[in-house]
Amino acid sequence: VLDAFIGKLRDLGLNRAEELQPFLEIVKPRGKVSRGQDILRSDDTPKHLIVLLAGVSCLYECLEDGRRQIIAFQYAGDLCDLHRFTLSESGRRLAVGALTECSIGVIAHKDLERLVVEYRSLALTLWRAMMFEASVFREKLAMVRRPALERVAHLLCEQLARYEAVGITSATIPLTQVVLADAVGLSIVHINRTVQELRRLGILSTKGRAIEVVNKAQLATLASFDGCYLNMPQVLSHWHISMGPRSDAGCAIACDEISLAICQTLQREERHLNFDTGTRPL
Amino acid sequence: VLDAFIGKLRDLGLNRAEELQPFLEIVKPRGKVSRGQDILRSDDTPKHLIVLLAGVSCLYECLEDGRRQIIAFQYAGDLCDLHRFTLSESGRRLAVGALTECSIGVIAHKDLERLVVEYRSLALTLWRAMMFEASVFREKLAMVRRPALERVAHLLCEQLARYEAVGITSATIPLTQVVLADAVGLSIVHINRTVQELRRLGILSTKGRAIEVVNKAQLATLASFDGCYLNMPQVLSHWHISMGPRSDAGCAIACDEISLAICQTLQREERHLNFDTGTRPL
DNA sequence: CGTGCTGTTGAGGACGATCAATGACGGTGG
DNA sequence: CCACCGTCATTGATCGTCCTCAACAGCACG
Repeated sequence: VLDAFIGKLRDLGLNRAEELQPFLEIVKPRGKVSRGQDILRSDDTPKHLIVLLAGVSCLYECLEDGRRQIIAFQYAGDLCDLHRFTLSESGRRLAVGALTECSIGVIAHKDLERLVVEYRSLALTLWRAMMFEASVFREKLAMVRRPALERVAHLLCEQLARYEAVGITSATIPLTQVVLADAVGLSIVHINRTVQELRRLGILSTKGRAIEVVNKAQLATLASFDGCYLNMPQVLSHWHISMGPRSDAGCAIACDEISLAICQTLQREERHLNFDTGTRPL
Repeated sequence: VLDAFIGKLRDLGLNRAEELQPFLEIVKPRGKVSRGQDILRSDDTPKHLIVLLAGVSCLYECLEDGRRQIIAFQYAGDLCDLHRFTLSESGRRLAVGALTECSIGVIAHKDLERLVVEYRSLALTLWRAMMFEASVFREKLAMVRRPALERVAHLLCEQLARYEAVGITSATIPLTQVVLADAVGLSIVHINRTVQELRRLGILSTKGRAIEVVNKAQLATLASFDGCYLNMPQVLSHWHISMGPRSDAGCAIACDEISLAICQTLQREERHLNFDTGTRPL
């Protein structure tokens, strides 16, 4: 259940069992949210941090004309509303929506504050999580000038890369064209034509209405997808992208003592929750 | 000299003199960078964190076609390349350029790492700084759908608000139209026509080539500028925008003992540096 | 078997890009 | 002091991308 979350935290440098465990213990399961529903409304008061345990969700902003602009995608293990912690007014108009069926957990702000004070490296870990998010934002901002075809291609590359990061190797992207439109900021009609263009180029499957990548290499080339900004060494190797050694910055001592303590936590939680993966396409 | 930096840190919740002082002490002056020069190239190895002591700079990404996409603006007191700290590959293609004459200081990563471990609230402060940055990114992302006029108007609003935050009340924005184009992602020609439209609307001054806002209220209305994302209570009151009380999240104890220690630090540094403000337009 | 969402297609038009040329200004060097 | 140069601002004309407004087909769901 918490596998993806643990994996995420380890990637962020939270390696030590004695820090990981208390953090996992304050995660409370909160059930499921079905596709299309909001996981988080823009108006409710921030008392908890939301952890996405399974599924795909998106952070979006409501626009005046009723449409929405998707700011970022979130995958199993991601923290949905880290931006609302300790910074009062940021994200006032933001909401989080479920793009597939999602399993969520919550962490009370109070609990988190306590742990942040107690364990130094936790603040560093969450800081990194924030930096990662910002990294994705920057990349999206740099895409603004590019034409529709490259924008869409780039988005699909990011999807694939991040699926891989959470262990999903399927080449089928569980997003509708409407969602793509909201994400890249183009009209649905134009997205449709762009998707058809990608199919015509032999990059997407022509069978069925689902978006299935059949030529990943060509997709990456078209998008000139760099992917370094994702900071995921284990995944990026698949993309034939070189990465330097990670600078673990004096905090993340690489000790592999995840050990029994975590396994026990896992098993203990598992009996409580009984979540399925909830990542079924559409 | 360090006033803006201190102000920034205080806004971020680093209030206590005993934490502020050691942080200020590891800042080393590094001289000036003249307008148009790069403060930071995308290719140099991150060994230091750069602090903008005076002036305006921008974080930008080099595009393939030679142009640049400005991701964010930086003002006196901002940390220029926080994104390169502890996260290895993020911002590989990013650079920081001086938009006015800039005075910069540096903080060795080593020194910072040491302090982050020693003082708990420092990590929290820098984390907040990152969240603030991300907040600005999100806002820019949400602007993508809007037409040119609103995009430009919104950018100008942000400029004014952030100038105020560092104590500059001038309504003249020290940016060229070329910079505006790089920032909002439109062609220079179209920026020019948009600026003329803003002048025609009585929002910008028609005298001279400088961009001078004469009707701030109308500008804010046109841009539907919310500004909450900036998290700057003291400034936003001018913009007639309500803000709730800041949640100081268990760390930032509001003690006003900035006191002698800081003043002494200031004076000590001042004798070393002798920087001027360097915020002359163009 | 409707109802609703998604995907698909066409026509027309708006917004913004590109190309090209000019004027204004500041700085530099003769 | 003036000629020269580079940057910035400005303008016109043309063109392309993408939007909007339709209308309709397929599929899922009740």
